[in-house]
Amino acid sequence: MPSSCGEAKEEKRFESTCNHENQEARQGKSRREILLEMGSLNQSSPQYMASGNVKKENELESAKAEMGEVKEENERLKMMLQQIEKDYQSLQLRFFDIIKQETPNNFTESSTPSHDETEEPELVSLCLGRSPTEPKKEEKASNPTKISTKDEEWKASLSLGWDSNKFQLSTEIVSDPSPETSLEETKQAEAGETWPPSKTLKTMRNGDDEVSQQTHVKRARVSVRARCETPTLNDGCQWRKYGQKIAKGNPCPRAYYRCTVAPDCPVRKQVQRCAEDTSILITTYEGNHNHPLPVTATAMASTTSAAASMLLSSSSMSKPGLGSTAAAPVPNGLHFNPLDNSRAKQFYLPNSSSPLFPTVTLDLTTSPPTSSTPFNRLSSSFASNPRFPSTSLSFSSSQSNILPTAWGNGYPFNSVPYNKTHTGGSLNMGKQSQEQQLSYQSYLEKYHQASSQETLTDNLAKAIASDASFRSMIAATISSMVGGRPTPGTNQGGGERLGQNMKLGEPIQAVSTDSLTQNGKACASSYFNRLASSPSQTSGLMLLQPPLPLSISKSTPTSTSAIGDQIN
DNA sequence: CGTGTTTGACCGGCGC
DNA sequence: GCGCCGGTCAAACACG
Repeated sequence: MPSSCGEAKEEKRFESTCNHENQEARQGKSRREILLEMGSLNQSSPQYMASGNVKKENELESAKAEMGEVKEENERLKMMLQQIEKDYQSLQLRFFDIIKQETPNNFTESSTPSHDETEEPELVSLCLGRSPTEPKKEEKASNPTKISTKDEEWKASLSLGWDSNKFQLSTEIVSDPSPETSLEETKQAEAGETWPPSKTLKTMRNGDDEVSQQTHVKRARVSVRARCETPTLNDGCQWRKYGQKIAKGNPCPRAYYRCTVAPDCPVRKQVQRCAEDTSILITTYEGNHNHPLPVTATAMASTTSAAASMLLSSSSMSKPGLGSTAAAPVPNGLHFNPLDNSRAKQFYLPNSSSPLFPTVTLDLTTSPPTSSTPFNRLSSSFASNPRFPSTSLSFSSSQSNILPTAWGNGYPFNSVPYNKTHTGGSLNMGKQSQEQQLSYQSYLEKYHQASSQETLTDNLAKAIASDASFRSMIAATISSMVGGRPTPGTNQGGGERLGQNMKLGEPIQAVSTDSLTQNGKACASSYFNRLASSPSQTSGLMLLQPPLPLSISKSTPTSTSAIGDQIN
């Protein structure tokens, strides 16, 4: 937490100090050069020598003295530089120590046999926030010891996503799930996204846990809902249509595409219009690219892979027995869905033919900013399936038809007003008995205008601090570039594993703790700038670019006004 | 002619 | 075993 951010601050201080020192060094050097010139001038100008030995000696003495001063200054600068280097190294060591400390914990957690989600991943519930059945925990989470100021409330809420004791990210494994309710509801909810109900418990339980788990990793799906008038989203990749079907319950045909950038690329996508609102295009991506991507495609690819990473990591990071959900607005402005089970449908879109696919949904459709339950439409539009965690990322925008252009030019969403109500760390993680729902509404944008940078960072900080899986996602990326050295054995697994064990929320949370001071922002920005600039692979769950840079509108609806106050 | 799309056939999983 | 369904294949077709 604050330590990491402190480190980042130290880093920044180090940089500034270095700059200062460089200036000083340059100044010293220039002074030396002047002195040398003076010396040469002295030697080569007999007239000057003839003018008077006393004067010359005086100047010589002063020059010598000055040289001595310069030498001293150089020594001092050297010492300072060494000291700073030492500090930096120690800070680095501390940073890695922290990472290491986190690594075994999560590792043991994830490997705990008590919640072998590979055996019974039927119901993986991500729960963050107030629980109707466990109000005490929630109180504990959102109202720790002392909350007197908004800032403290903010801290407290952040601890929700940070402190394992308070943070309820849970995996509830139900041996006998009864998904009828949610299934029924979701069937009615959206014909367009009507995926067959879960019929896969047997196969899941039968089996080779490890294999199936790996299968999850490989076959995680990312569904993107976006308003788009064009037949497909222009995500920068090359796709070849290989089939089309009329899916049951949706008059709109579903098109099947495969990536043609590389002949053996396994990535496929399904494109289908929403039955309820044909302006909404539902694009489901599956698989990881095994080839370098065009620049214009990296944003989408990184976003989808990151979302998949988040989904997968969230399922692996979960704990048993902590159930329930719900959601109430919390002081930090994170949106926790109010209890509305009728609306809070699952986002997982089960696929009868590929039951092993967890799905994460990115909702980029318009969403009215006034609702206290901003995910109504989203919630009601997805089928449910208790088998897998279903994560919904909501990137609601107040504009439509922006995706094609945005992705097309490689600067996605640059022009998209990003409603802070829904995005500013808006986080919705509710769990129903058979459902789960995880909604993020915060994302970063590197290429965004400076005006939005601060809100972006704030939102980002909040989102990361509040959500472990999001942290994991980011961590997976950062882990690949920490210290500028490649993580050993890190391709996909290594990086991701490390990522899962990193508590990325630390620095970000520190940001929040500082009420998002300038240093804090720099801290977060630094992270994501580095993140953005880091080279990455296409096969892993790495971010190739800052994923889906979204604009964040300045509008600050009532529900989040408190946050704005806290931030400011 | 090469590339991409269309579209009916086919396959496999699942439920009854 | 049968039918349903999603997903895929591949021949035919369209287009530049």
